[in-house]
Amino acid sequence: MAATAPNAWRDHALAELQRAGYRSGAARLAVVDLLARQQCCLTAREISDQLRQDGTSVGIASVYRALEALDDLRLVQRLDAGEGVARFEAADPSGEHHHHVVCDRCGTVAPFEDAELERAIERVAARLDYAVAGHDVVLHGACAKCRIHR
Amino acid sequence: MAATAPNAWRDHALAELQRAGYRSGAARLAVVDLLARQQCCLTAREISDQLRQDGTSVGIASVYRALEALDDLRLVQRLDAGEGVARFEAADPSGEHHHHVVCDRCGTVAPFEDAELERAIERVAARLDYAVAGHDVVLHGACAKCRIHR
DNA sequence: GTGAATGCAAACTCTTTGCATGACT
DNA sequence: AGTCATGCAAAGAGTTTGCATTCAC
Repeated sequence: MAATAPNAWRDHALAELQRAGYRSGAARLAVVDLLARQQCCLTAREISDQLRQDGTSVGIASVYRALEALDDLRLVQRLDAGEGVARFEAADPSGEHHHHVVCDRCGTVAPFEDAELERAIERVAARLDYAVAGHDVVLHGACAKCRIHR
Repeated sequence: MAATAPNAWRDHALAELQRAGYRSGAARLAVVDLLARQQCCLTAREISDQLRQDGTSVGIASVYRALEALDDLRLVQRLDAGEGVARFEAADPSGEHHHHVVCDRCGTVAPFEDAELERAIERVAARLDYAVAGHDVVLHGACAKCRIHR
């Protein structure tokens, strides 16, 4: 993605944070900036490491606090790929989202989307005695590379 | 549940464990016994607590080791509902399985199944460049009780 | 100037591992 | 008898919290 492309999510997130009463701060800004540039989900550790490489070191605690704030405002989606580590990614305000395939061998996570899957989930949600607000789908398997080098 | 032959899973699991070279032991037996009686997933802690109440105290390490052995043999399914704790449930050898709805307020986990959802997932899996071996679907929302008592 | 944001370190929780003891074949 | 299974305690990993300092408003 072009680094110069206008980033709707970044601006939306910062505006929402301010509207919710959060003050502007370097750590949270760096986290929002980084998430805005991602194609897919990151762990807190990955965020911290990436920011250090970018020269914008942020304490891991602040990363978690930023992610918690963003999660509370539904600005990021928290997801568990099943390795005991939480992953986070920017949540599109339109509700558009994708799901993930995880390679059980190398840990690679790739996104995918499927309208039919979404419809199937909506239909299921409608018949359950729950006010379903969201959902996660995680596929497990071997990625193309790991399938070959097995 | 389908084909609810009394202790079918229990016997199958114990046989598979033996066939894989595992010796019989009190701790693992207690875990298998408990899982065989469940309707839905449990955390390691819940298993340990339940066994203590049943008078069959088992060290938490042995619970994890039993679950690891069962997981290696595909006899249980490990799943993450998103609270940073792993949940485990007996896996039907036929491959039949269900998914889960989690109440974000009280943490209640309920199972559901849907053939159409399974089909949609299979179709998605087929077009990905992954050898998809399994999947998890988790719906989030408010259960009937929490919706009322909010 | 006040109170929130941050960073460090300590605390916590979940899970795994080392090691001595006891149990199964 | 020889191993493997078990339990306890300690180690690890991820995440949260306490507290003093810095910074935004």
